[in-house]
Amino acid sequence: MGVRNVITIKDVAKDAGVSVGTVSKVLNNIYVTVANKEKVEQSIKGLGYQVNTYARGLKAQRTNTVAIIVPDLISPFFALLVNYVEQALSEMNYKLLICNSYCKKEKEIAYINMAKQNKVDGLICVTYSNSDEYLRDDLPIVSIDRHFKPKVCCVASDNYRGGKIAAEKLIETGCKNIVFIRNGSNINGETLKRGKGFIDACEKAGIDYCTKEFGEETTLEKGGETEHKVCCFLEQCMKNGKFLYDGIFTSSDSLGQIIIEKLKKMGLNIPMDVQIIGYDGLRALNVGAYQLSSIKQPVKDMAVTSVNHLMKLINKEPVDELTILPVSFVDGGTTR
Amino acid sequence: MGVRNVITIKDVAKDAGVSVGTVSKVLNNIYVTVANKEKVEQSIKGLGYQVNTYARGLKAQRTNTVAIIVPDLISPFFALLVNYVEQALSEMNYKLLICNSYCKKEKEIAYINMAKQNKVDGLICVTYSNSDEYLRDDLPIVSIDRHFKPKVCCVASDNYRGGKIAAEKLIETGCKNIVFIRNGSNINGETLKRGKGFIDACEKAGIDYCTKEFGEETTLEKGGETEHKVCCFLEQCMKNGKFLYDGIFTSSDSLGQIIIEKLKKMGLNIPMDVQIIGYDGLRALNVGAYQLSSIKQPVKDMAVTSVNHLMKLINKEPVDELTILPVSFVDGGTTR
DNA sequence: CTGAAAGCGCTTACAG
DNA sequence: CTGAAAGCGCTTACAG
Repeated sequence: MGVRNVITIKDVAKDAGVSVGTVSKVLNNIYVTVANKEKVEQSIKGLGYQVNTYARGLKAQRTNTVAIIVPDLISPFFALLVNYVEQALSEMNYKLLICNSYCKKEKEIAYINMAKQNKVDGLICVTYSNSDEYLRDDLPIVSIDRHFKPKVCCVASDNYRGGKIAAEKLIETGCKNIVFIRNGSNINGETLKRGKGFIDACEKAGIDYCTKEFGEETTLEKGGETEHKVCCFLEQCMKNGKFLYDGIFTSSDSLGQIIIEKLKKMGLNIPMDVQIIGYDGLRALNVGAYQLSSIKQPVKDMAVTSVNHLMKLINKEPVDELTILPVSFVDGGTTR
Repeated sequence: MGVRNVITIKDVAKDAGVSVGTVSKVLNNIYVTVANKEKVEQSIKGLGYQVNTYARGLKAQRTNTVAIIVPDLISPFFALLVNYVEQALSEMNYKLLICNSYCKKEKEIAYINMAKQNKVDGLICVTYSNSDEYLRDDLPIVSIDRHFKPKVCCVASDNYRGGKIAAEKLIETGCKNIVFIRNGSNINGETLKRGKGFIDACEKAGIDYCTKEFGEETTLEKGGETEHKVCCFLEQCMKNGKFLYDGIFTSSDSLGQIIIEKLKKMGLNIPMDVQIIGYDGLRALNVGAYQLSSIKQPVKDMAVTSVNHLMKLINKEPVDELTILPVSFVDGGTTR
């Protein structure tokens, strides 16, 4: 496809008066004489040479590229996660390929295969399908929120504690009958612990509670199926002009937002009639106040930790199998 | 770095009993006999072969990878844009490298250089620095919202119309003294037309108006410098308990959000005392109602158009130099 | 139509 | 320490 006339390692070798092997060595920080090193570096600068990552990757089996699989970038939490992952990788001279799976198993597998074919050095993933069998032991991979088969490194927020804090907060502010509403995958992941923490706290306090589960659809969309189901459920919870619950904990801020808008439309006052706590801790447009009261995930810390772990795996160093990062309650005006 | 034992084109050639050239041909949809094609396809399936993009790229000067440069993924607008760009590219079997520039010129240039070195087939960029000189005529590139030097393909929303609609809406709902508040780059871009449209509409209506400009900081951050400056400005606009303006148009929803929160803290009622219209048309957490009244950009259409244009450029087909996509007003409760 | 061979830009043993 | 050479997995003229 046309000569693009790129400066190659040959050009700098000729310019510096050394062999390509020597140039390669200074490129890779392998010892050469100071004189040669200087000559080469000068030529590199003079010619504006940049190594061709793909040629290097072809031979060296490494591309300095990492892929991240997330459901989408519509959910602000994933967008923030990817943002900070890119930032951390960029500092280590790694590039980031973004793969939106839309929670489709085929897409997740396709991206995992890409990684297996040495197209990327490693993989960070937030997946919700059962694609364990497609992994391979020698593939550097860090999973967020989800347990793959044993030995796959996993990073998550303290979901159990988050659920517990949410329930405790609702109880402590006077709720008598609370509900945990969730949607998303049922795959063996850390996020399921949000419900466990919630239930344990309710049991301990001896309060009335229940849980309600919605579909696998993880990309909540305006006007989507899950929104519709959730709204129907909320309407059913209205008996004789009274809402069944005085406190709601949701599996994400997005789901919480949908619920808040529906309850308001139904004429309920938040937080006086019903209190709501979400999960994620997102700010309005990411710059304003907290959109709703929530359990805040340490998203930047999760991103940095994932990248650090992945780098260790790529370098064949040992890493902790599971890293749990602390969460905190944030007040967004939907609790009393 | 260790044998990863990947299936190569040689393996399928041997398995199918043909030469690697023949395999390559079926891979690239070049005609071979039906019998051979079938044999090869069977071997590919049987062995689970996938082409190595980098080896292919090395020879063919094409990597099926595109890079996108955006300031960050914290701004929901950019996150959505990247989301839809990835979606469109994925359908054409292209991969997407995400490059956050944080509006730093060095980073923008580094990413442009990467593209020039054939690491990617093309570039989609949302940049705000003056990096024209680093482009090259044979580099497929689509710019969003910004004019590079002549002949660089640009896609944008109808910024002029957006500004005009905003002013007209404010005037029509009774405002007597309105202001356009913006932040971000002053580089020759389409977004500057938001102010022009606003001003023209004000002039035409003969209404009092003014404009206020803040720093180059494009990544608005909670607690950041721009937020501070904006808040100081708003306080100064409060004279004897009365706010100077009854209508505000902002250069983005994010900036609008910051202003709304500050005005509320100052005890003003929105939209009764002051009406606000932003730009972007973002929904609460992307799933809820519009966060504020706004000029909605056709973000998905912008993404798809950019990808289509880029594909044409990669294939050396002609494209329109400038594509303007329509905007619309959306009511988010901050207007009357 | 098909195969053999050269070559894309690197890295890496291997001699020297 | 350095250079010559092989080879990473492909594609692409070139003969046949």
